[in-house]
Amino acid sequence: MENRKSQIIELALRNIREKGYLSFSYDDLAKELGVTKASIHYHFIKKEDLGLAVCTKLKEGLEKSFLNIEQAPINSDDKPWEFISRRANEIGNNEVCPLSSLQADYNFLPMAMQESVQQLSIMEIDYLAKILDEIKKEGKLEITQDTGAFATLIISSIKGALQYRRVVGEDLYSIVLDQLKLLVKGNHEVRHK
Amino acid sequence: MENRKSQIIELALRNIREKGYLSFSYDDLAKELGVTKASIHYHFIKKEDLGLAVCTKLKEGLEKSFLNIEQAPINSDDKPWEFISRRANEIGNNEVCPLSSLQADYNFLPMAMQESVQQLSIMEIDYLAKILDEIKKEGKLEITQDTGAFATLIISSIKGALQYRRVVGEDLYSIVLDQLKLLVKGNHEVRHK
DNA sequence: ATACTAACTTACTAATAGGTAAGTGTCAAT
DNA sequence: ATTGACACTTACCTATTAGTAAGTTAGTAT
Repeated sequence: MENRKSQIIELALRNIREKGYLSFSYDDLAKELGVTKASIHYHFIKKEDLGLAVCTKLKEGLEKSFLNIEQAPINSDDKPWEFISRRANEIGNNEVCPLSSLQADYNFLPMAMQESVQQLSIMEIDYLAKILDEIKKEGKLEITQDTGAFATLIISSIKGALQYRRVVGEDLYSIVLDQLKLLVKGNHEVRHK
Repeated sequence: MENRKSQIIELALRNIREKGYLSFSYDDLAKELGVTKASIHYHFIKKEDLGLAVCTKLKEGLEKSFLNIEQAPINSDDKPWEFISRRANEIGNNEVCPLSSLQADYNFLPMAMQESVQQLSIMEIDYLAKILDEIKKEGKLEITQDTGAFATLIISSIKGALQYRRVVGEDLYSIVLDQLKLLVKGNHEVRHK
């Protein structure tokens, strides 16, 4: 992709993590790049176009993360947490997950973006469920029959934790992550000893 | 409190659940009430004043919920879920938790509101932790030593779930709630049979 | 009747938003 | 040398935002 165009997408993505889709303006981006508002409009005629480009980038990133984890040389037990950590590490302490941010603005997004956000939301849970399925196959996970439901719990809590973290401080995210790990491990150990 | 004033607070609260603090305007409220924008400004000179009034109301509601649950004639095992359900039932399918909504706009809130949101965020977790402590005292909860950490997990996942629900559909919230209940009960049963 | 107050309306401001039209400078291909 | 595409800028438009100042109306107390 052209350099400037992807630069703008990256900038918009950071702004979405920090402020949300509705709360960043073309002028914000223009000032950060040292150009005029109209220059951003040249690359992305409407804000919706830029928003959709960001969604596409998020989708690509999600797919890449999943494929990377699937063939990573680590224990399948660790894969769910590695999947989550890698994605969460891209989010600063003063930011939230970009998908959460888009969900927060959901009622005001143009329809095409709503569809994309919906699709991404489901995809992320499904990918984690697939990763959990592998552990289950190996007999290492019995905490729940329903990996889809368990994946939903994990993703929900991580997203919630990242939003809380920005308000009440860094610790909160790792507390939640540790609790999740403890639940899986604790249960597993109890049943197999 | 005067009728109109509390009516405006209620309306602002609903707007925050639906749209967020930044995305509702005095004109929105005015149109819904059939009055002019300036009339809202008469009751709440600045938007921040209205925002703080909403925060106060949220705080009162949270305290009331906690006190009601503490002295409710139900098993202490059920109290955490009753606490959560009662609060979640006030949130429509097209809305999110008002506190989550304020957290999403956190970086743009006036400082006084940021402080209030931070306080509320901590309070809610602490109240749930207290409810969990009672179960622990009765020996009915051994899933975790740290009720504070477990309360953090529960609140995070519920908040995350409510935000997902609006995007991907009603089921998601009850899936997460069921998973949480299953984790507590499952673990308890395993250890005591 | 007068004065006072609560709850407004009318009419405005300045700032910011997304978006557009027309023009400018730079470069590469012909 | 000319054309044409690319990446812009200048200058504008309309709508919306929070907020303000001044006037109006209805009811209440004296």
